[in-house]
Amino acid sequence: MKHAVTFDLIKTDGRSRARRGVLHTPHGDVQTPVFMPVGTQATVKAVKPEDVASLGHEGAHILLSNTYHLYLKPGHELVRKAGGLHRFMNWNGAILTDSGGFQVFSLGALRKIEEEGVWFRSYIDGSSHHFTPETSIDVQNALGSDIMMAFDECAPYPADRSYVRQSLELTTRWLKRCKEHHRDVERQSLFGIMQGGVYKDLRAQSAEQICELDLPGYAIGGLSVGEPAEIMYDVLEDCAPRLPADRPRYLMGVGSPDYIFEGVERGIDMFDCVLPTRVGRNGRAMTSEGELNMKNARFKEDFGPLDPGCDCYVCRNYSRAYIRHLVNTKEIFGGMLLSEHNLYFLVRTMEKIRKSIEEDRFPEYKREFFDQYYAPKRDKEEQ
RNA sequence: GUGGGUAUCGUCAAGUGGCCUAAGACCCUGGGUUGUGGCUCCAGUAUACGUGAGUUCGAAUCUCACUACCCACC
Repeated sequence: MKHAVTFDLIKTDGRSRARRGVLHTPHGDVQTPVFMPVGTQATVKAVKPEDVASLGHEGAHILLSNTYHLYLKPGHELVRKAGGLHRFMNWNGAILTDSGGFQVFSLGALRKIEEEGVWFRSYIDGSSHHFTPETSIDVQNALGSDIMMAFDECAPYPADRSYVRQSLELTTRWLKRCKEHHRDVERQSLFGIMQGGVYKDLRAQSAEQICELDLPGYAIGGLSVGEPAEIMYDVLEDCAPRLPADRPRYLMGVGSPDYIFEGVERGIDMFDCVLPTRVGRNGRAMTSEGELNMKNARFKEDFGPLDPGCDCYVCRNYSRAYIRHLVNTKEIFGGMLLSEHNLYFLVRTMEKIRKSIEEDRFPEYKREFFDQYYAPKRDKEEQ
């Protein structure tokens, strides 16, 4: 029995836990460490699939979509009829679907969590829905993603120990049910999710429980939910190595460039985040010299590219002044250009990270990146 | 020229004698956003009551004159 998704670890950095690997999926190989653009509603907001596919120098080969949102709209059976999510949204690369667990957390006011599953009300029309681990797998089977995430409970921060403990144990029981319910492992692979909040011993407990299930990949959930960065790094440092070295490790919902570098350094292979597209739609550009708020008056007559160090489509064809104009007039095209550029920036940065690991200079590249990306902001704050 | 109307931050616009050292929105300025309930959210700047004189304990609010603009008529 062959798993749909397998992982080859090519190399581990000598001076950190950074790893270089390849994820093999039914829809192509993915080089890791990788950043996965997020396409919640079967679309990476404001960016065409073909543009996503051509991000960076090597292209993006995997993106995220969402079980909860597609279940509500347009409905997973419709996506099945369309021939699956890949065909429905015209994306030929790999797709990872989040299970809906996070939505249970982020739409907290509308839910009720029980052993069997979760009751929640649709944010669209207020209707009541019952979601269980089995439901999540059924929906993800219908969507046909390459990687399915387990239905988990993401505890908030802060949360007391006993709550987090119960939450992680529930997540483990749900994971077993997900695995039990998922049949066609040659078509789709199920990843388990570690929980445990910021409590290292609970993380260890969670890791031990989920690793017993021998899954093709594992995620770290419940981080980057509001805790201070130092705490997250500290917890990550401790818990990432508890996941098997020969399986991909996915840090869910991360993130910003600093979080990504710190994650790679601690042995993470996969990241996803809405940040580049969301901040892009709201007028921000991620550049080699830090983040820029394109609404700022100083760009009014700046006819240079968004990022002088970038060779993306946007930087080759449009000026800061023009993009500022689009943002200020709330033109959709502004969000499109910034989303594409920001994704390109992150995807390209991951390519450079991979190369630096191959060439044994990841720590140096990390320092170099931070000096360029965060120095301008630091200087500004010190003034 | 005659009659009528309107004049409040950059813009639009509340307010019809004391709670107005003047609402709100937009604009402008800055910030936020991390498994997307976001073409979004938060914050900040502006000594703006057309001018002058009156009435009154007290006027953006009432009176008069002037000025500007708008609409009719000649």
